[in-house]
Amino acid sequence: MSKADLTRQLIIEKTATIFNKKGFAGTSLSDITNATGLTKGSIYGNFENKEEVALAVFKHNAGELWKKKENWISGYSDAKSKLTALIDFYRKNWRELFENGGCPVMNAATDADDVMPLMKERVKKTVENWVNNVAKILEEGIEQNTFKPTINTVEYSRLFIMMIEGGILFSKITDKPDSLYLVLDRVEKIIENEILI
Amino acid sequence: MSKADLTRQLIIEKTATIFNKKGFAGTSLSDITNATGLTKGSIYGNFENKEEVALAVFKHNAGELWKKKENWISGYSDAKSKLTALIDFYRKNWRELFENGGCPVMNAATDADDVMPLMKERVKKTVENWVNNVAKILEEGIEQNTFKPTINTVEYSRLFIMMIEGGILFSKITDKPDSLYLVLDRVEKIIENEILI
DNA sequence: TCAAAAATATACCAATCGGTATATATATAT
DNA sequence: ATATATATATACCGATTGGTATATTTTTGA
Repeated sequence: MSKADLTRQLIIEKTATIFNKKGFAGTSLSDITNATGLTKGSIYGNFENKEEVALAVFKHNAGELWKKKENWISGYSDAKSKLTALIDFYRKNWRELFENGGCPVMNAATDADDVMPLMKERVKKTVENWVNNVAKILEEGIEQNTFKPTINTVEYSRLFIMMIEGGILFSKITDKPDSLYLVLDRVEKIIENEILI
Repeated sequence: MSKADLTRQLIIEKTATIFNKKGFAGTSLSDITNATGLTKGSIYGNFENKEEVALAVFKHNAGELWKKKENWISGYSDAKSKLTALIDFYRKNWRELFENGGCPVMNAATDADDVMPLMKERVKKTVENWVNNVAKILEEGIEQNTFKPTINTVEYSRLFIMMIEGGILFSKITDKPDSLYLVLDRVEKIIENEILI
C-alpha cells in the first residue's frame, strides 16, 4: 500500500463516523482536517473534492457493516441458522451501530436523496446488494429443503430489510432498542410461519 | 392574523419543501430569502435564528401530513375502515409525499439525530403522537367488537408505522413504489390474520 | 545515494455563511 | 389623521466555507 493509499484510508476511517452523524452538508473541511490532523492540501491531494470523500466514506461505512455482518453469520452453513444469526446480529450490535451514527444506508439515503444524484445511485446499488444477499440465503434454504420452494425470495428479503430499517429509525429516535426488537421478533415469526417447511 | 404571523406563515410554507429535501445544514439563509422573496432582516424579525425556522417548518410538515391523513380517513367511522383507509392513504399519495422530499419525520430524524437535540426531541414527540393515534384506532376496533381484545395496540401500531417508514425509505431510494406497496400489503395481511376477529 | 516523483503543508482566494445594528417603511390603534 | 408600534429592508460584521497555487517535505525507484 502506497503512502497516498494509506492517507486516503486514514481520511476515510477518521471521518467515517462524522459523515454518518452530520451528513454531507453538515461536515466541513475543517471537520475533516481536525479529525485527521492533516491539512487541506493533503486532503485535496488525495481526493478531488468533499463529495469524493463522502462517497468513499459511504462505501467504507456500508462495507464495514457488511463485513461485521458477514463475520457474524460466517460460522453457520445452513440457511436457517444464517437467517437467525442475521437477526441476532442486529439484536446484539445495535448499540455499536447507533454510536457510529446509525445505519449508513438510511443516513446516506435521506441525506443524498434529493440533492446528490451520484450518492443516491451508490446507495441504491448498496440496497440492491443487501437485498440480493439475503435473497440468496433464502434460495440456499430452498435448495437445502428447509425453506418452502414457493416463496418469493426477493420480496421476503426486501420486506425483512425494510422492517429492520424502520426499526432502526424508531429505536434511534427513541433511544431505546425495543422498537428494533419488535420488528426483529416479527421477522422471526414470518420465517417460522411462512418460510420454514 | 397579524402581519407578522402572516409573514411567519409565508416563510414556513415557502421553505417547507426546501428544508425537507436539503436538511438543516444544507438549507442556507439565502435559500430562505430566495424562496420567500424577503430579506434577512425580515426573517430574523420573525424568527430568532435558522434553527427556529427549521423547528417551525418541521412542525408544519408533520402537521400537514397529519391533516392530509386525517382528512383521508375522516369519512369512516368504524375502526376497520379507518385502518384500511390509512393504508390506502399511503398507496395513493406516495407520489406527492416523495415530491415534497419524503416523510418529514424520517428526514428530520436522520437529520437531527446526532446534532440537534431539540429537533430530535420534537421528532420523538411526533412519533409518539403517530403511534398513539393508530393505537387509538385499534382500541376503537376492540370496543366495536371487530378487533381482538387481546392485541397489544401500541405494539401493533408501532410495527405498522415502522414498516411503512421502511417502505418509504426503500421506495424513495429506488424511485419505485413497489417496496412501499409490499409493506402495505403485509400490514393488511397482519390486520386480517391477527387483529380482525 | 541521489534525483525524480509524489505527497503534504503553507498561504492564500473569493464567496458565502449565519447573524445584527440601524434606517425606512408599513400597520395599527386612538 | 396622526402618533406609535411593528415589520421589513439596507448595509454591514467577522468567521467560515470549499477550493487552489505554490512551496516544502517525504517517499520511491534506479
